Amino acid sequence: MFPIKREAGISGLNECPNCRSKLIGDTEKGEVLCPRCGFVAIDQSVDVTPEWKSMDFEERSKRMRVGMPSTLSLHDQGLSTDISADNRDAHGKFLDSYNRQSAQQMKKWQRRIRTSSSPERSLAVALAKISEAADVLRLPSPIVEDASLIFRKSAKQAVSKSKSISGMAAASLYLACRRANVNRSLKEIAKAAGMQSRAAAKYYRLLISEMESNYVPPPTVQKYISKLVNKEKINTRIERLALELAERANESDISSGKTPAGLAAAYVYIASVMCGEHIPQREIAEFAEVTEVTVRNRCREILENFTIRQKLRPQTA
DNA sequence: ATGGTTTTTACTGCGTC
DNA sequence: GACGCGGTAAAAACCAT
Repeated sequence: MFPIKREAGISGLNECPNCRSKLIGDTEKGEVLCPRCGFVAIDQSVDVTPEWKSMDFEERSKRMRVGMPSTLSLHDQGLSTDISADNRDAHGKFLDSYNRQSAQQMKKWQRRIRTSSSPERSLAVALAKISEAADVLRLPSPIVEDASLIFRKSAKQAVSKSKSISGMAAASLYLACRRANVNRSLKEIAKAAGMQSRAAAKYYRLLISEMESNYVPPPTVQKYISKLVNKEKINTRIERLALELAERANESDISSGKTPAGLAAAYVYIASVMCGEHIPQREIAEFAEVTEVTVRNRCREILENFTIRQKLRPQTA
């Protein structure tokens, strides 16, 4: 038996963060990893390929089964069986009264058993929460899968023991976004999960301190700028300029400890002024989810530390 | 717990349209 | 006068110790 290779899709991560080579999935070990440096993006993923081999179409179609692929976002991975509700036997005939009664009993018990134990129940609730929040934020399903996996792991390691379920769900979703390079602030996710961002931050810290072995770098200021620009459909000229400014300023000492969002807002603001479009601070601050004061302070620091003035002239072209 | 840093809240004054 | 902007003080939040 040789390992079956497939494209990495489940994590939402396609590229190794260390060496940037394409990640591959090893379904035998249930891992998604980097072939060059051995970075493991995901382990314990579910093998979704068939367990059989087929030589031709006929054989394949005989062995083909129906049903949805298994998913980590349902507490039983979508693998449980439902007893149908229409009270018929395997031949399509209606059950007699005795069998009908016993079928009803079985249905009732199956329902109970499926989410019987407490961990099972909270898992179900949490995964529902993740899906719901992801739905609100229009996040793609690979992220939901990854978030579900993260939550499962945290539950396994008892990180989430006696913690708020929605808190851990939000934290898992946020980490999944970070891993997949999807720029969603913790604030947004907390809001979608119906909780305070302050609380969500606490759970996120807990989550990474307890279980994240490989460090996920925070989004760059450039990412924030792009997000800000996309969100408000700001002229791409401004975006390019803001990105250039950010790159030239190179963040040396003004950025440490400051929220990247505020810095990004400041760059976009400066760029907008330089382009002659002049977006009010008020608006930019709102879009970036920071205060005007913060925008002003960042602006002041940027303008103090770097002589951008030389750039003021040519942009009129 | 505490202290230092950063962000927010709230308010004021200035210049311009 | 409304608006955008700059500044400040105090409260709140955050982070490392």
